[in-house]
Amino acid sequence: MSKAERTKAYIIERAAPVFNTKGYSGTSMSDIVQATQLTKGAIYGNFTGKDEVAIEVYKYNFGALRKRIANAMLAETTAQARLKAYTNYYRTNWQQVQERGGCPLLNAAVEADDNVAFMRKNVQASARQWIKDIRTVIQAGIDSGEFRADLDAQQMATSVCMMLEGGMMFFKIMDDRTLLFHALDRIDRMVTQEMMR
Amino acid sequence: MSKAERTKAYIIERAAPVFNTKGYSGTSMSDIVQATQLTKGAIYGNFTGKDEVAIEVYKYNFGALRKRIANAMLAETTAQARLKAYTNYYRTNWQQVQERGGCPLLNAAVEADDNVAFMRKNVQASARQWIKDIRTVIQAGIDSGEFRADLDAQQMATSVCMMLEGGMMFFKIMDDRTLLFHALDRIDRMVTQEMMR
DNA sequence: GATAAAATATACCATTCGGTATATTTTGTA
DNA sequence: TACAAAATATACCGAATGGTATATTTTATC
Repeated sequence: MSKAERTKAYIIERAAPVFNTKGYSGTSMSDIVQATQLTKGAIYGNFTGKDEVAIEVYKYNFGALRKRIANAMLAETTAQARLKAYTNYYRTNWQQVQERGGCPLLNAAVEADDNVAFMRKNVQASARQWIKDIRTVIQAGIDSGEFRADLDAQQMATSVCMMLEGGMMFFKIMDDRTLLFHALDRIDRMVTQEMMR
Repeated sequence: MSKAERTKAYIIERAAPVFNTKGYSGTSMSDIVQATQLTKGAIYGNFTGKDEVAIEVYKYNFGALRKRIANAMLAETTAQARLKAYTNYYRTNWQQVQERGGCPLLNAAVEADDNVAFMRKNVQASARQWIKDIRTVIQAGIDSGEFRADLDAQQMATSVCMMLEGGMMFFKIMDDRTLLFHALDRIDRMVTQEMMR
């Protein structure tokens, strides 16, 4: 890894929590300079501008969370256990997620409207990915006979993701983890009462 | 109503969609000047600053939506019909809500973190109000014997609001109304399958 | 219709914004 | 260790930011 590549990765790492807490419009290049302890020269030498930093940071934030959750799920074998691992991830790591500014998908989805349009494609892709990851687990459960055969995996996965993001929203604004836990409990219930055969 | 009061109301009206689409950080005083066709003098003569405009605008946006939905619900008599009127409001008015920048609560909740802290109390209060409005309908249904007696009205209301906001989020980013409708269908299902006795 | 007060417009402030040109330092290679 | 190339620091740009002091206009009362 060249010096530039290392610096680029370093900038992304340091800027990640800043963008996820302050948002794109709320984050300035000075904020990034301060967070990285580097100068504008270093940043503009490795990125075309603020937009590119924001996109790379978003990919990093989303990708990192997705990876951690995927690992937690893949540690289990059954579909039910994997979905339980999904909710348990948040039960265990809610504080860490909160400290880093909350769910990157939620934050970006709200800001990436007409205003910050250059991020839309990326956020849309990750939203699709987010649902797909859950759908894949549910579909495996259907195929293995663990879940009901007449289940619509896409619809169930969508419901799970919506419930989670809704819970994240209320958790964020009320600063009350029991609200997030409430959403997680409902997701668990969906699994046991609607998916299990 | 004095001239100043009328101007103040006019500024709030005109600035409302701007703040709800571009966010607090993304909206500048020049944007407000442009939207109102007034000058800075008129705005700073009626508001202490950008912060106060943002707060008043948020109250207006949230209050207006809440009122429209309350009216739709109060047109019905039974608790079930009222909750159905709730989801139907979005089925009918999704385009209008979208055009005005989406759900004010969702938008504000995501931005009102440490960064835009002066809005937190207001957004928290409206989040509580949002849940309470639904809870009141559910509780009335319990009291009248329409809904199951062992129902936890607060928990059910919370679930409903989370599902809705999660649906609004995916609707916003994917620009696909079927995603919102999916969330609304799930809420209807919660009513018929979990609340009705 | 004159006049004081209220409301709005104008012109300006210092600061910060994202971005760039260039100078300096660091790096890898011979 | 000499040296070219790559990477970073410095100093600056014009424009936009939120905000203010003051001039002008509009309003309401007599």
